Amino acid sequence: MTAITNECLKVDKQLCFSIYKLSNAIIRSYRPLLKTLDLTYLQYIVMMVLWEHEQVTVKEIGEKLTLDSGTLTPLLKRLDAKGLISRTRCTNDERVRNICLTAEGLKLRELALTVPEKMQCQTGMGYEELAAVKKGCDQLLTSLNES
Amino acid sequence: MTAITNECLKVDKQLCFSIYKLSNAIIRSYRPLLKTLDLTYLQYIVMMVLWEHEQVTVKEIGEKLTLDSGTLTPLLKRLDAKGLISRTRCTNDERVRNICLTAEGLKLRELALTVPEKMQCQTGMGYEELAAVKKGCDQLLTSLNES
DNA sequence: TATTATTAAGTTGTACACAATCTAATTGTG
DNA sequence: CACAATTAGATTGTGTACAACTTAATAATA
Repeated sequence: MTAITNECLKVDKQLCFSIYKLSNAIIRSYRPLLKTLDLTYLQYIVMMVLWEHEQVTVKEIGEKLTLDSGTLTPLLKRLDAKGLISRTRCTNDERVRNICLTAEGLKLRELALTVPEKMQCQTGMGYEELAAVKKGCDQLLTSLNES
Repeated sequence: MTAITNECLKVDKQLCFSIYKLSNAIIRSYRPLLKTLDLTYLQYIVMMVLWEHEQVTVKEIGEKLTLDSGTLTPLLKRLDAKGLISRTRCTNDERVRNICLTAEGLKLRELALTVPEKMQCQTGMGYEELAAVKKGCDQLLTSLNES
């Protein structure tokens, strides 16, 4: 493998690449855990929003997760098909859908409660270290969104 | 929006969610820049591997990027269709594909040289800060892969 | 108030990720 | 050498992401 060397375009030097690999790796790590809940990673994230808020609109979910209806509509239909949520129309404004937990969706929360701790174990890192990484990521996200 | 409060399952408290959002945001930030090169983010990453090595197998790319042939085969076909790479069979071992840059693929590197600096500007953060975030992410990735 | 503009969600199409499976080539072992 | 096991890559199917567009409902304003 002949090398055309220049630091600037080396893939392993790129922060973006570290974050890209880490994001994929984290989602991979969650997969077997979430399989016991029959959820994908994004479905788990959306369920977390609902466990916190119980009723939200598609738009509100989109704002929290930075996702549009092109991603969310089919995902919410799948959660609906699993019986975890309901998707009723808002009577005041027929354009809006109210996304609510069903009894089953609420029940799933009990099973999910064990997930975060199990995941933290898998990282093999302490709370402070992880908090520091999170802080750096949140700062970078804020800076990116400001520019 | 009624709240069912428990710190543990709050989406904004999750490191995974910070990294997920950051990864999506970074790829979003790259999009307009890479559009001038007619590359997607992953295509750009793969081209970086080739600008570094000039000839690699599908397996080698997969190991560097932690991706399988299900992702790479169609992507490499697209890069081939754009005339940026060639995909010849290895004569020693007919199972293996040698992925090489074409003259056009090599030429694209000149345009790509401006990308990293432009992106760093968009982050609005200094080199040391960004290096610290990268270090934390790389540590976490290593820990995850060890467990 | 008629009509224009905006908004919420849905649809379509492209491109990842990745599991599961398949095919063909190569390697290992009796 | 035969044949089982392994390997490289391709294929199929599901589920994100997101751009571009459509539809239906609501808001704005001439």
